[in-house]
Amino acid sequence: MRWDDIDKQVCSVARALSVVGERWTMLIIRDAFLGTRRFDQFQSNLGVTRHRLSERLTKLVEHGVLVKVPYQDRPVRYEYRLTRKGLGLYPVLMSLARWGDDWMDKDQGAPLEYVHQTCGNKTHPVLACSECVEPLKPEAVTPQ
Amino acid sequence: MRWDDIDKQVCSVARALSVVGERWTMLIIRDAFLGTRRFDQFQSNLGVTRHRLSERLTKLVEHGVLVKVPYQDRPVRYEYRLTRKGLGLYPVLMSLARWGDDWMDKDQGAPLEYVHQTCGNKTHPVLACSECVEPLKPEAVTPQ
DNA sequence: CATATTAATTCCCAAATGGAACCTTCATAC
DNA sequence: GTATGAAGGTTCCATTTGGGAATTAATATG
Repeated sequence: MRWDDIDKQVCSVARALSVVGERWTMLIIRDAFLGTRRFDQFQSNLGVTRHRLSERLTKLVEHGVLVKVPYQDRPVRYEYRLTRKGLGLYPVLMSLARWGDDWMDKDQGAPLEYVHQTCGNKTHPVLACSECVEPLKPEAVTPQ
Repeated sequence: MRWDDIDKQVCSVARALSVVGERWTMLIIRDAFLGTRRFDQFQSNLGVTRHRLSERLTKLVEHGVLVKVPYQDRPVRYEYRLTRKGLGLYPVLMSLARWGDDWMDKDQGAPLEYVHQTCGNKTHPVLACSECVEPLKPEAVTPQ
């Protein structure tokens, strides 16, 4: 099966990956969450080629993860911003970051720390049950 | 910059993606969480080519996400199981699934439902603060 | 001995990627 | 009005990666 056809699978993970599962895409999203908005900023932050970046941004816009918003006229220039759909990727991003911190920490410590403004503490993300607020662990969850 | 060099970035997301950010890899992990263990099972579930599958499994084993465990002698056959490191990807997987359910739901409803054995309810994953147990939202988290 | 099972590997062609140069629209400076 | 520069792309081409089918390897079974 071609990778391009995975969005036809009856699986939310596969369908999610058909949008954000390509090389560079999640790094673009990461940068977007950290405030990057413009083409050249993305390009120099990521080191991805302009061609690839252009392609990925276009796809993310097509899928409604980013929107192009004009920030000046003459010449018209657009910047890319996360939509609600894009903001919805926050848990994915934070979970990835957390896993990277926990398991891929090659001698250089956690690159970023996070402060939760709501409680004022240094925080890390925990996956919790929507109903009982206890942490969700794979053994305790039955998919049906 | 080459994709292969992203693990050199000082970013946990980039380092995580250097292991699980390639095509098919997260789908292999998904299947592993659902109980798939053997080469041919992965192959027929995913529809990935044997070549690609072999390559990805090898990489996951090298990075300690999966282990090869012999399940018979003569001929020795191995199956692939999630390690603790691999199990650590649960939040990433569940967050992806949740996002797919919420935003990529092409007319066919949520493919899987999840029951939390701890509380007995149908559940979905929520990203919570490790300190105050409130949901973590991007606006309320300051990276430093 | 022939066939089946499971896990790979090889080969060949198609598709995706990386790198660098080029293009377009306008503003500003000379 | 020509030159320079900034922002956001596109084009071109060589290299890398991926897909598909056939093949190999180790052994059990008939």
